[in-house]
Amino acid sequence: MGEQQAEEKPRRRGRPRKASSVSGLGTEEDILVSAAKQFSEVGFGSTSTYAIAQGAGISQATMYHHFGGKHAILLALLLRTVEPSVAYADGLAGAEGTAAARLWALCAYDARLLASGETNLGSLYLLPELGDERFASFHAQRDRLAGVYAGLVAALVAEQGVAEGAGELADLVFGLVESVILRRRDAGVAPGREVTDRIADAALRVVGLDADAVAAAREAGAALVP
Amino acid sequence: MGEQQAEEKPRRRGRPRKASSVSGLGTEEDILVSAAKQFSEVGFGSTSTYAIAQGAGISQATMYHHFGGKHAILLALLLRTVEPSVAYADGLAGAEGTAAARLWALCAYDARLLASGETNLGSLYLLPELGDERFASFHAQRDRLAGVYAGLVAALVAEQGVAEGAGELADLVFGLVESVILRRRDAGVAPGREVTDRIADAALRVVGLDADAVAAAREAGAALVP
DNA sequence: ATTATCTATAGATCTATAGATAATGC
DNA sequence: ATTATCTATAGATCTATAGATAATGC
Repeated sequence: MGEQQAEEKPRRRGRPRKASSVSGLGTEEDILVSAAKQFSEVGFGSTSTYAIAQGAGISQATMYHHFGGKHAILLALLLRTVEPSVAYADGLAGAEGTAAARLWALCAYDARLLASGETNLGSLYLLPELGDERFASFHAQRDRLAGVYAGLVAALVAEQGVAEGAGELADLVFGLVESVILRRRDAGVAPGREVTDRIADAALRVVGLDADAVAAAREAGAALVP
Repeated sequence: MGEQQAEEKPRRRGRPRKASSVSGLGTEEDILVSAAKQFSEVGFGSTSTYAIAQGAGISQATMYHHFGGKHAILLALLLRTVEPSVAYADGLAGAEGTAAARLWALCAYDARLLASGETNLGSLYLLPELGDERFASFHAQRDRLAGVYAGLVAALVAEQGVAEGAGELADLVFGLVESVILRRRDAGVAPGREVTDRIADAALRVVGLDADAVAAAREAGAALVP
């Protein structure tokens, strides 16, 4: 029984909230959590700032102290969701291992990430409202991630001497990984690792590897996923 | 120069519209076309009944003469979009040919359908608002379609003696076909047949067929697609 | 003084209805 | 008489701001 740091009330600067933080991580996080849940469940346009605030346990006006508006909230969610994938992909691009193993690792990492967390954050990627120019910085990150996929698929195709175009195959692989988003939504539960890893297997089969080659890539690739 | 039936003004019952039909197929169709475009481009909740009416060339109130509200419009779009797939799938279930050929045909048919038409109607399937109970009849149709996929994959797995679970593989196949929706959105253009048919190829690879078996299934399956 | 929150509200937008209007059908 | 459209609008909702309030920091 040392210092009970976790129990200490964190006295903060401004006027106290009527209700304490829902997430326990502060108002900004409360807003993001509430918005993420509602954006993914009923959509961006169908979620009001009032409903976000209510879910966050604050008044509607307080939201504007932290974010410029609904768009700013969604952008923050998108960037923080894609960021780990981009960081991991960038690291993988220069890592050791065969192209097959690294591609397996990237697919498995992304699929696991999309399957993880309380809310289906990946479904934010599917919102039609993302066409708005205010989300351009998110799309830039997404394109960067897609570029790493394309590079790994190209390397793998070169290794294996596959006939099909690498760009075409990269799109199929990317789509297969993304499919975990819709599956999670339809199933209503987060897919387990047996599902996500099988998606990575399927991605390599699509690129043209046979069952033995897939098994080898999985073996080596799994060691690359944190 | 016989009867110019196409040129004839179709005199209709009620008060004439200020602007003539945009689609040339009547007001109801104008509403559906306008709504489909906007729902798929900016989302359901972000599209107002006023914007739909404006795109259809009618006053906002006129919309209510044809549909009970926005939900009724979206439901009509969903049902008319899924209907051809269900009809084709039902026909295929009892058709001739190997399971591999029929699965190839179903994947190719659906992928082509999702790639066809002026607007990306498949993207309506991705709207978070579909969780609303008012769309239950659409989900029932969708489940029926998924059931045919599952049946064909199960038959194929039995034929081939594949180790993996058929249900798991059916989900992967379904996801791969759906991926054409997001690809179309991202690319901004409708994918051509070379893309959609390669998706059908990839589906069979995922189920476990090798390149030769895929080629045979494509050969036989293509004949089954109208 | 600064900060984060609250209450209150103006103004915009959106949905859905009421009632008038202009055509065809009988 | 019936139908499809129009104009007008009530009432609901939604966004964003103004200004008051209640804490800490210096």
